[in-house]
Amino acid sequence: MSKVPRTYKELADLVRSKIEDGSIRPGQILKAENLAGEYGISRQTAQRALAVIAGEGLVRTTRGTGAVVQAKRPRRRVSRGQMVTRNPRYGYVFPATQDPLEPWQTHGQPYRSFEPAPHRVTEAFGIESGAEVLRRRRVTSPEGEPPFQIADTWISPAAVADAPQVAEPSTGPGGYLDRLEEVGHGPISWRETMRVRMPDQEEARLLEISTGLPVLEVSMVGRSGRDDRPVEVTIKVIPSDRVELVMDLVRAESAEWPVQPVQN
Amino acid sequence: MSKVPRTYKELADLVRSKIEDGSIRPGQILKAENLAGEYGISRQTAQRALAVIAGEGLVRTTRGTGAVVQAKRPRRRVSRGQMVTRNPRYGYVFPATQDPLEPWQTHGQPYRSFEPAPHRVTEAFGIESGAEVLRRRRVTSPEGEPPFQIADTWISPAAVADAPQVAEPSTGPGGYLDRLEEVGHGPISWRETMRVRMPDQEEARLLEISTGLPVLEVSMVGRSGRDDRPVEVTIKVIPSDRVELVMDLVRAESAEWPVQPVQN
DNA sequence: TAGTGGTCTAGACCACGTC
DNA sequence: ACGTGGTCTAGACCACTAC
Repeated sequence: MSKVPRTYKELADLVRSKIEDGSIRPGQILKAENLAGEYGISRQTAQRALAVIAGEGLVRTTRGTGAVVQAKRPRRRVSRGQMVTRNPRYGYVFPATQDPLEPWQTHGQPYRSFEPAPHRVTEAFGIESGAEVLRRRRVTSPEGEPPFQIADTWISPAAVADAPQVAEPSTGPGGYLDRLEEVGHGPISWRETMRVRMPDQEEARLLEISTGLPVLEVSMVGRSGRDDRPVEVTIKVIPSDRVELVMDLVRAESAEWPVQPVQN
Repeated sequence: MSKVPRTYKELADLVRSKIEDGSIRPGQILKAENLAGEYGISRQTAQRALAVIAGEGLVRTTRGTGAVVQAKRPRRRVSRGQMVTRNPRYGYVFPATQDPLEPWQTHGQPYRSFEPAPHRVTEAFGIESGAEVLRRRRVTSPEGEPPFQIADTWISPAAVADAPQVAEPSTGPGGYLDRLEEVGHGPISWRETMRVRMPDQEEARLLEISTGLPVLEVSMVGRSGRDDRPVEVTIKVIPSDRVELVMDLVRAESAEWPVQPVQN
């Protein structure tokens, strides 16, 4: 059938297609040593092939174990939009978060602590680079799936002073956003920024992915309705192979229809 | 000052910081051989370090030349939104395309041909996988910058039959969209999908990037206003390190303000 | 034609997670 | 403690690009 692989790319192609067509199954463990022997290539070449498909999220390598074939999951179609609503029952509902009706789970315990904040955060808050800021972190996923996203909420020192409960283990009904709005920061307005980057070691560990797999970083900066200064920054980190963002485009009301000829 | 690098990661860190602080300048050429000699490491280790920073877009490697340090460019803040407008002067204006007032250039000649279409396209058009479809391709960027995006527009066979001018070199004033709307496909509505993936060889060549640098793929499926069937699919491929997507979130009118307590 | 990236091999050592 | 991934070295060959 197929040619014997002689390079790391050919081996990566072969292993990838075997995983995709099901002849290698999720949970199975591939070892560079075995592949090397099987195809008569060096261990390093086999290892490089595994690194390639680990970077695609198809396997996950662990020292002392091997490369574990990951369960195949279609990309989640995450619906995007500009609308923020506040449901009297659930609190705020943002685009790009889960369907409020679908069961989601939290991995480990959500926790809060004061951490050196990344540049994006200190810049928004107008404080010195590397300053320690309140961070609330949770790692979540659809029920039964491996971690889907890390969500870090950083709350500005000024806002923490205004609403001390946001630094407590429990922020009370409606969460930290309601606490901030109650003390005069509402209505909060958000700007969202998205970029692609590589994960750091800790992110890869929490998301159970290879450090070679790019992640999507979605940041939302929330500004106080009182003085328009940033009060919170929420940063979500999502493995890029697990998501597909969908947005319906809306024709502006001013767009004329039927169309008028364009003058060139 | 800084420690002598002994691993490919350490060397990559060193070279990266030298590029970022300007002690290695754009246009300069790094050769694995030289780096190996300079730091007393093997050529392969130096090469691997160069591959890492090539995957970050900081250098671009060419056989027979070496690794050319790329000009530093901040990520472009591309403004996102759901609104599509049709300006009587410029035709349609979509989110995520350039500011119509900023000068952009086309790299090479835009061209059209019938090509085997990717799955996303044949699926939308409901035709057999791999069928040949009309593709209009252009590679564009802000003036004076290297290629920023590949924009491929695939037009369904049925739509080409309806409006043959869309297959001509020049589609006339208002472009192919006006031609499609004139023959009864208006108003066209769009859904946009975004994902991250690795580029293929040709994409990397056209965008002048390393094959190790992830790209953002933004697809817009345009559906006929007559029967809601897809008539065109436009796929844009953008190097992920050159862009940052920004979207202002809009509070839905129904969101109550001031906030009512959430019942838990 | 020459130069350089890209890759393979074989052997070796270290680091880290599992057992 | 053991097993495996991850990495380094040295030498070699090929492929592609520039000249």
